[in-house]
Amino acid sequence: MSKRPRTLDSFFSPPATKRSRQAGGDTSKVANGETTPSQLSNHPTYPFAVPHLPPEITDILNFAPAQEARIINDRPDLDLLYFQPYIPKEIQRPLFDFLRREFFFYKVQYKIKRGPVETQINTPRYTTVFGLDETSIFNDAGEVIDSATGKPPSGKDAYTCKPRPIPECLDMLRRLTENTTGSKFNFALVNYYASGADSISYHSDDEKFLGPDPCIASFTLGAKRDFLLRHKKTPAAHPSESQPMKLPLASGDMVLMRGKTQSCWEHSIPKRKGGEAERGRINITFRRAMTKGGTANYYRYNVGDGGVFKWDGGRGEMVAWKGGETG
DNA sequence: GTCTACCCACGCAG
DNA sequence: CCTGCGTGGGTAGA
Repeated sequence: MSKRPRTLDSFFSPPATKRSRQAGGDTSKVANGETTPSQLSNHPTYPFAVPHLPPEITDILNFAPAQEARIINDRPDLDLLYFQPYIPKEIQRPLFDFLRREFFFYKVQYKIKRGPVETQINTPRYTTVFGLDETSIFNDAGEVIDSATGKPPSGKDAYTCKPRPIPECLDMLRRLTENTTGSKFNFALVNYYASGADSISYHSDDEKFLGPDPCIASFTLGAKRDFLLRHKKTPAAHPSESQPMKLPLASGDMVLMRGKTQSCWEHSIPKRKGGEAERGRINITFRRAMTKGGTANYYRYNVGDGGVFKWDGGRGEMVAWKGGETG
């Protein structure tokens, strides 16, 4: 697709050396069907073009899952598949480094009212999101069109956000996960927990736009972090079965949450002091949104307006990206 | 082995 | 739904 609008690509490509021959576009191929060593996923909504995974990674990733899943359903209303790991050992580190280096992340902020006072919440993690709900698809030109009519949604059906296609480097993992699980996914949420001070408190992914009993695949790369699950209502009759569950999610692991897990349980990644957590953990979740409201929600709460950050390999930390705003 | 100081996980209030 | 603080359990070192 060198003919496709290149949009911001030229802005962020190095000046005419390494990447000068690369084609943009998320389905691009060179003549005779071969791929270049580093193609790019590009879209007007991306601040940066996102490279495809290098063959050193994709060649190994195709052998995933590395382990068979363990079923965890011995607690009421809980149904998990636990792959330890899903992603083969030899590419865990390269994949972690790739994703942390190539993605732009957001620090979501929002306001809540506690009684009379309004307080600003700065979410203790970095996040980004790609995808589009079931009602729509991207056409070859990268435009959003209605799944049924093929026309751009207009009027009350128009999107108020700017949906971004899942870049190929994540889409490959999404397709693998679909094959492994038999479930369909149209959204990829990526979280980066830069240190043990980053966290997410107890919540459920039980929004209506995910439909009943949603199936959500959650990947870990990088530092091992505890993943806590607790039943929403603790039945006094069976306290032992309702004890919180702790999974020590390590690099490469994947947990599939399904059945009544979201409707009846909450999960969290608590803060952790010292040790491994300081090296940073990337979490990728795949899920399936059914309505336009789902797309609006995910872009509101995962792209937000709290500033744009990118990994600085020299400094070894996330730094604010000049400009601070994206489209 | 015992005591103590410190650290950290956990729960709860705001 | 985050942060701060109190508390109790675990443990390294004297």
